[in-house]
Formats: sequence, C-alpha cells, structure tokens
Amino acid sequence: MAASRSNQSQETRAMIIRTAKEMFMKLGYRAVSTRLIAEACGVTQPALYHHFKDKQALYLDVMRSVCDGTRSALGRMIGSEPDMRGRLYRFTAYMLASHPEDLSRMFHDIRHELAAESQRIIYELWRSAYLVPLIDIFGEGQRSGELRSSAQFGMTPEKSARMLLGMINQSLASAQTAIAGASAPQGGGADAAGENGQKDWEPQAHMLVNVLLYGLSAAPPPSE
Amino acid sequence: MAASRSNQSQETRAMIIRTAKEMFMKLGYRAVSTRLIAEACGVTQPALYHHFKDKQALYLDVMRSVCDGTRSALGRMIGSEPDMRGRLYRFTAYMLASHPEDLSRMFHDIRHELAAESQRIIYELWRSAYLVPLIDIFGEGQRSGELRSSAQFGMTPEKSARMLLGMINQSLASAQTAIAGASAPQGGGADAAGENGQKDWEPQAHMLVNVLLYGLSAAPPPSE
DNA sequence: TGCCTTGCTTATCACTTGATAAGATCATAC
DNA sequence: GTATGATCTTATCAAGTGATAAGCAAGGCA
Repeated sequence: MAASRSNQSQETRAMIIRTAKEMFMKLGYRAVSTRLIAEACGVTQPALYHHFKDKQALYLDVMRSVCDGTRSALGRMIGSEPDMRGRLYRFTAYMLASHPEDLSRMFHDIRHELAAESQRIIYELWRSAYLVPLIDIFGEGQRSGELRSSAQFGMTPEKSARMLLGMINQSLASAQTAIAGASAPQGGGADAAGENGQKDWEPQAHMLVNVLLYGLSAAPPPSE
Repeated sequence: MAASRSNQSQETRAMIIRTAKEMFMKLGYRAVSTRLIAEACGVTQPALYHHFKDKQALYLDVMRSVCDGTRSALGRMIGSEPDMRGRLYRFTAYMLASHPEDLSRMFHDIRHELAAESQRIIYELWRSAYLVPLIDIFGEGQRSGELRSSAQFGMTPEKSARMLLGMINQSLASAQTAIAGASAPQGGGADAAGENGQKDWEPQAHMLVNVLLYGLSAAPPPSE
C-alpha cells in the first residue's frame, strides 16, 4: 500500500494546490500567507518551497489548475448543447454554481500583485478558458443572424462575452453581499437556498441570459 | 495668510483623505500601507494616527467621502434628465468616467478586510449612493410600463440596478486589462482614447444602456 | 548493509506591517 | 510672557511576511 515516494510527493503537491486554490479564491493573493496555506495542509511553511519556487509560482500553478478545469468542463458542456441560448444558459449556470468565489478578485490579483510575466501568462490562461468559449458562442450567434450584428450597438462577440462574464460576476458578488451586509436581506438574488446552504442557481442563470438576450425594455429599440 | 491652526489641521486631514482615496481605490485596502499614504502626503507615518484612530477609521472616512461625492453628483445629474433612458445613460457615463478604478475591489475590501461593524456602515453608504438612485430609476420605469414587469424575467428594480453596476464594473475592468494584458489590444472597449490618456466613454455608455434595455437578440423573446 | 537522494522539519533571516510612547515645536489663550 | 494644548517628529515595539540554511529520517538502489 505504501505509495512510491514520487507518488507521495505528487499527492502532497496536488494537495497544496487544492488547498491554496480555495484560499486564494476566497481571500485573494495577498491576504493568504504561505504559513496559512501550510497549516491548512498539515505541513510546515518551508515545505511549500520544496514544491514551488516561491509564492508566485504556487499561485500560477493554482491558476493553471483553475483555468484548465474550467476550460475542459465548459468544452464538454457547450459541445453537448445544440442551440445558442441553451449554450449560454449552461455556461452561465456552470459559472454561477462552481465559482462562488469572486471572479473579479482574480483580476485584481493579476493586475496588482504579480510580476508582469506572470500577469501575461495568467491572462492568457483565463482568456482561453473563460473568454474564448463565450466569444465562439456569440460569434456564431451573430453569423447565424440570431444576434444583432456588431454594427447595430457596437457589441462585438468579445464585448458580449465580457459583458456576460461581468453579469455573472455581479450575481456572485451580490449573493455574497447578501450574507455579509446586515441589511441586505433580499439583495440581488436571495432565491431559495438548499438546506445544505447550496444555492439554486438555475433561476438566476435563466434570468441573466434572458436579460442579456432580450433586454429590460418592454418595447423594441427605437430604429436608429 | 497664516491659516489658523484648526484650519491647517483640517486641511491636512482632508489632504490625507484625498491621497488615501486615490491609493485605496487603485490598490485596495491591504496593499496600501500607512507608510505609503504618509509618504505621499509628505508627513511621517505616525502623523496619520493623530488624525485617525487607526487604518480602518481612515478607510471608513475615505469611503464616506467617495460615497458622499457620488451620491450628490448622481442626484444632481439624474434630476436634470427627463426620461428614463437619458438618466440611465447619464448615470452610466458618469460612473465610467469618474471611476477608472475597479469598483468591485471596494467589495472585496468590505467583505474580507474590515470588521463587521465597518462592513455594515460602508455597505449602507454604498447602497444609498450607488444603488438607491438606480433602483429608483428602474422602479419608475417598471411602473410607467417602459420596462418589463418583475414577473416576466424576475428582474426586480434592485436586481436590474445591480446588473447595470456589474456591467459598468466589467467595462472598467476590461479597459484596465487592455493595458495590462499584453495581448489584449482591443479587449472589451479599446475605443478612441484622448491624447492625454483620457478615454472617451460616451460610446461605451450608450452601448451598455442599449444592451441592457434591448438585449443582444435580433428577435423578440419567445412568448413564455 | 550501506550510501544517497528525496521530502520534509527546525531555526532563523531580513523586512514590512500597524500601532504606541515620548519628546519637540509652535500658535494661541490668558 | 508664560502656560497650554494641538500638531507633528523621532524612536521603537511586537507581530507577521516571504524566503533560506542546515539538519534529519526514511525510501530506494548499489
């Protein structure tokens, strides 16, 4: 049963990444100290430096793991959905359910806490995992005529993609605020929450996609 | 010309708040040390503790200043605009122009770096300055029939307001990413930038409001 | 069996952080 | 003109940070 030494090492490494992922996502790069991670892993702090060159390298591997997981999950999910609206809905529901942490903190960290080279790497990871799949969906929607062309409102597929991500991020943030903010009992999405504290994101996802596609206005846009 | 001592003190205090505001907004609560603020103010670090009880109290006053400024600016601006669409547009344009810093970082700080009591206070400030004006606009739009009722998509005025704020925040963030991310030359809104580096936010504001009101879809929503 | 690399621990570094204590300076009230 | 108190400085604290050095223990090969 004794795991070979290299296996054991890989497992430790994976455990560190898993633990650090949770903490970084919840608290941000700066607020999570190497000692905190080590303690949560049941090892001493210098042990981290055996597996990773420094804190930034660990953060980078965490981000690699997050983005890889998301990209493959989204790829499978979107491929199995026939129409554009269904794909958007699945994408949104997945993001709401599996990213209870604030996505935008990732960007804060990327922009302010890391070296330029790490910034570039992580940005590229994020782009291929989160943005590109959405850009493809919106691009196809425009080509098929389901969506307004870029000419009408100036919404390119990339801008559309970023906007949906922003809306998703906002939903996540306000759901958290509803817990923290003492006087936000119904703030932004206090829908039914499962008994284990797990939220039911389905209505929220439908709502976001509906608004993004059809807007808030009861009347069609004035011809312009 | 010698300013009276109490005047001088008030000016120093105001200068500290002004300086700290910029730094907190740009870098976040944790990343800005009291020494950094003091140095930028041209005073020594312990001097801050003469004007403010501690770092958190300073941050709280900074937030008070930010929110008060925003609330009064929005109040004047929205009151002078007759129709709903115009108000939304003015609101959006103002937010884009005067908040080049990431709004969402404010929330990260609020949720994770501050004591519970401070969280409550700041959340209330933010709500009355940013959220309530928007909720009023959307609420009136629903009552007048210009906007879909809450029953159709489940978009209450509050959710609508939070969504627009999320879209605005997203625009700001992706504009910053376009600078930091090496390979994001047209990411999310690389419109014309003035020669002094000042962006022209007008098209961006129009775009956001158009999408929020009329959606991305070329066809009306399927009856449901 | 014995050496040697791997995966860790203990001990410690230099540095930054928020915060306090004690003293200096100077406008002002008396 | 001196006492006073507000405004700031210099000096310093304890705690926490990322990171390194050196040693230890055990798996794995000779």
